[in-house]
Amino acid sequence: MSLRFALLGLLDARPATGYELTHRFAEGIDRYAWSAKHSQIYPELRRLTDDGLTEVVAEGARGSRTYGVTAAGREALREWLLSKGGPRGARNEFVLRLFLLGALEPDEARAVLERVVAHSDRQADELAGVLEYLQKERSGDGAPAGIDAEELAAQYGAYIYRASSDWAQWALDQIDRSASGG
Amino acid sequence: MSLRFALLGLLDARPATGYELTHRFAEGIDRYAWSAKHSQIYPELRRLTDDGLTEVVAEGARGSRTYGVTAAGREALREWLLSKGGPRGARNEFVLRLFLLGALEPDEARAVLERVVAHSDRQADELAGVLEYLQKERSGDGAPAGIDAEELAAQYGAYIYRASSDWAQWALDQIDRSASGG
DNA sequence: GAGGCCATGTAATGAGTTACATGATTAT
DNA sequence: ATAATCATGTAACTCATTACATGGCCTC
Repeated sequence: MSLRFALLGLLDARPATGYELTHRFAEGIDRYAWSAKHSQIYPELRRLTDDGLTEVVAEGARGSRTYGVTAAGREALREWLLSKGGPRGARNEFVLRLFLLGALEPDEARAVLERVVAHSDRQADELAGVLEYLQKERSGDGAPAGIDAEELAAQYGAYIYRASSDWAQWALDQIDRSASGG
Repeated sequence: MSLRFALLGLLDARPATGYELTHRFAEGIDRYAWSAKHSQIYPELRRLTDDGLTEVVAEGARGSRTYGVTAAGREALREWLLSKGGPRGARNEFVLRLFLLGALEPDEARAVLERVVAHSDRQADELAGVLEYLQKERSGDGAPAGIDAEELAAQYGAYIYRASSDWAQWALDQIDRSASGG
């Protein structure tokens, strides 16, 4: 069910073809929130359209179809976002690895954690760049239109990666301490 | 494939029955890392055993079987943990909602974000309690045995929830500013 | 015209959820 | 005895990935 709403949300921000959506999934949302391949996206777009939640707003070259959200679709999306639905099972292989570090020898775990720090820092830096760009762009056109979802998402990533880096550094410290003091 | 390693990791920390594993999944790991139901766990335990990665170390009442990791299993787990395998598609409905907040009116988004702050703070507090308990427990028995995976995991959650709360507060601020300042 | 990207589709397989089903043990 | 919990299993279904497949458009 989540894929439906992911698609509705992305299309609500801006109409797009299945191809474009596939790539938007591959960009950022994929890392934290949800991932999907084109083989799942195309059929779902058809189903959404059959259900009256999306519609083809334009047809272009190479048989491309640009989809947009209908009034019913927007309402379904709003409803879903406002329903509090308990936070259910996450799936994140990266985090799973962190949870299982106990199976490694301290020096091996160190190596993994150092990679986590490096990776998190790199991602955080990248997002800082994105944010800077977004802010510049925004200062150009006067009044911002409501909520800037792209900025919220980028900032979320920045907060999470910073936390992840901090945690990994704390964990390294922990290992060092138990190695020397232990 | 991840389920295999999740099970190997949990069993490596401590042998357990399928029933116990089901509940460990339902506890904490489930929220950040991976979730699974018993209907998936039991068959996988059998497959792991067929593949020689786990073994039945005890049989108890009610036909219960306690599984442990074999040498081959430990090796497979280590290998997986040390392989850097690119961080692939996460799935987290909670985060997905945050990414799609742009579809809501500012006041609606406010309400959602306030719930995020409340929820994250509550979780962070709960984890702080867990950590305090773990630290007390550890100060009891002298030398800690290598890496305390439970503590790492709890601390990870604490860092992430704090970041999530901070982010949501920043986002609320952002909405307020764009509402007044325009 | 060749290579690369745009654009969509489907079939086979694997992973995960829900629902159905059963029975033993323990606590009240 | 009766309810709760322990403990496992399987069948039907849905969701997701991988692989196969096709063709149009654009640039060089």
